[in-house]
Order: sequence, then C-alpha cells, then structure tokens
Amino acid sequence: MGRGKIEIKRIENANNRVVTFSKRRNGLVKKAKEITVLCDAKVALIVFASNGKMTDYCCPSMDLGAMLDQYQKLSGKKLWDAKHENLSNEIDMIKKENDSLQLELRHLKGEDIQSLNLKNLMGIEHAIEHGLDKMEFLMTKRRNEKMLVEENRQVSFQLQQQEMAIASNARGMMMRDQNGQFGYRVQPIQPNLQEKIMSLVID
Amino acid sequence: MGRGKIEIKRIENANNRVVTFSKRRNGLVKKAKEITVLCDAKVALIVFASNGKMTDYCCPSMDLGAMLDQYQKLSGKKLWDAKHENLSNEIDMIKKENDSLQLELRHLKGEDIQSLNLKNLMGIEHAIEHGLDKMEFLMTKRRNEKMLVEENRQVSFQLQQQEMAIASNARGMMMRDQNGQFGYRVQPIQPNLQEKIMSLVID
DNA sequence: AACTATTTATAAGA
DNA sequence: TTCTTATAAATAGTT
Repeated sequence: MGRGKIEIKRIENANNRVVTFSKRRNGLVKKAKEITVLCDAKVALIVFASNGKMTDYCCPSMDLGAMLDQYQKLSGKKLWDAKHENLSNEIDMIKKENDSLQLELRHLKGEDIQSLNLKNLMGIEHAIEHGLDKMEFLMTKRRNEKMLVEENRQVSFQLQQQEMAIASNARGMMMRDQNGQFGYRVQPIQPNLQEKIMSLVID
Repeated sequence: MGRGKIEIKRIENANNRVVTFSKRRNGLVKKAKEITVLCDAKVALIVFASNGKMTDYCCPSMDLGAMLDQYQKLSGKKLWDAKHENLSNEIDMIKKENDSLQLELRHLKGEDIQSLNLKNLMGIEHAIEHGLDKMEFLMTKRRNEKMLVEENRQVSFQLQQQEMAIASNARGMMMRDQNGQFGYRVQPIQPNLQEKIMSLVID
C-alpha cells in the first residue's frame, strides 16, 4: 500500500527500515486499539525495534499479567514456571552451602564431632588453635595499646606538674642545659613498652 | 476501509462484531508478521476474542518468555506475581544468613577480628576454648578405647597361653575351685583403665 | 515531518 | 465461514 508494491523481506536500506518501522508500528498499535474497541477483544502487544526500543499496548480491560496468566492457562505453555524452578534450585544450592557452613561451625565449636576421623579432628583442632593464637595476639596488642595511652597521660600530667613547679618556685630563674632543654626529665613508667608495641604493630 | 466508513466504537450487532473480529484479527497478525520481517522487529501479540478464544503471535527470533524478560527490564513493571518475589526474598534471606555464618566462621578461625570489641572477642575465645576441650576429650576417649581393645587382645592372648599351659603341663589334673572356675587369674595390665573409660563414655 | 499515488485492508452484501 | 467488491485506510517513495 504505497507508491509501489514491496516484497515482504528485510528492508536493506537502514534508513528506510527505521522509517517503515515507525510507520508500521504506529499502524499496528492503532489496529490493536481499534479491534479492542470494535470487537470487545483483549489485546496485548509488545514490539521491540531493532535498536532495542520498546513499544507496548495492552487493552484497558485487563492488565498484562492477567493476560499472560490466561495465555498460560489456554496455551499450556509455561512462561515463568521454568524461572521458578531455577530460583528453587538456587535456593536448594544455597541451603546446602548453608548446611555445610553450619556443620563446619558446629565442628569448630566441638559439636557433632563423633563422626569425624582422627585426621579431620586434628585439622579442626589446628584451625581452632590457630584462631585462638590470633585472638590472643590481638587482645594482647590492644591491652598494650591501652597501657601506652595511659602511660602517656601520666607522663603528660607529671610534665605539667613539673613545669608548674618550675614556674612558681623558681620564677625568673629557669635553668636550661646547653641544648636549650629544661633540666628536668620524666621517667617512663615502663621504659620498654613502646618497643614491645612496635613489634606487635607489625601484624 | 470498506464499503462504508465506520466509527471506532463497539459494534452492537453480535454477528457483525464476530465477523469483523475475525477479519481484523487476521489483519493484525499479518501486520505483526510483516513488520517483524521488514524491519527486524520483535513482536509479541496476544488476542482474546470476547468468547475467550485466544490467538497469539511471537516473532521467531525470540520466545515469549525472553520478550517478557526484556519487557520487564525496560518497563520496570513486574509481571511475575508474589510467588516469584517470595522466592527472591527467600534467596536474599538465605544469602544473608550465609554471609553471617561465613563471618562467624572466619571469626572462629581468627580472621576479620580487627573490628570486634573485647566482649565479642572474649565470647568467641570462650567458644573456641570450649570446642577445643570437647575435641581433646573426644580424642582422649578414642585413644583410651583403642588401648582397651589392645589390652583385651593381650589379656585374651595370655589367657589362651595359660589355658594351653594348663592343658599340656597338668593334663588330667585340672584344678577347679569351688565355683567351677579355673584357679588361675589374669592380671589386667592397667587395672583402672576400664573405669576411666566408663566415665568418659558418659559424654 | 508532510505529501500522494498506490497498495492493502476490510465493511457490507451475497 | 468464505467470496466479492466498492471503498476506506495504510503506507512506500518522494519532497
């Protein structure tokens, strides 16, 4: 229907193809609407252009979901049962993984270990001991860090006290050594603690 | 397009309506096929007559399921009902549980523990130590059971030896005590082992 | 995006 | 339903 008759085969000229698509798609949707109104029909139409753009029409009297339910009932074809099955399978797989994690967890907690052989038991025992080591290492490290903070606080306090003492008792008579430092020195409470912590920080 | 122009509104004459439906439905499907071929388009079409009969067309290059997947992606509308969503939700939940199990597992193995506070660390440490106790208890028990079997074997062997000795050295002169038992007694190698094991068996 | 010559779809009739 | 046919509608090629 046009200036010339055309064969129904792919339009090779890309521009013509796009233009024709646009015209015919509009025609198709118009026809779908018309038959809906004229004949009490229910129509669902989905069109994808070759560039991926989508157009759809669904009669106002029924939504697409309901149309597709009906389609499945009447055609016997399954549209999403397969998907449901896939999801169910995925659930089964994850549940299995879950179970094995739970079992491993129970084993590490010393539960359900009756059925394990010596090799497994020793493997788990090794994992547990390794974990214990790491935990105690971390806790020691934290304790030491805390002590360092506390010591710094005390040292700062002492320093402040001494400076105040100097300021009040020897006003105008401050003594400095050759390096320009105050002559008083503060003794750390645990002299080697910082070195110990430094070695712990290398984790 | 016909002998006379018509208004686009419901055809009141039932017979005309049915006839028109049939003609226009054929036309619609034909147009759908044509645009598919001419323009590389993907088309899905479902038509229900008012009497319930269904006609459908789907382009050969994509099945209806795939079309609808694409439709959902592009439109954002969900076609699959609650069932599907429930399954998805279940998957999410199990995955979350899975993650937390994995984390707990790593914690028990002393991994990813930097972020834990002292209370958590001590809780985990307690769980680990408890597990370790149980494992060592079990392994001790097994060792002792093995020893018991070994001792039984040895005792049986000694018994057999002694019986042979009696049979050959004192043939015809077997002595029995008042209870009808042989006068010889066998000493267990570790007299208290069985009691120790009995207490272990109460798990 | 409009125009228009032609083809195609189809309404009414048989 | 199907065929026929006059006419309306869609659209291919063009501007």
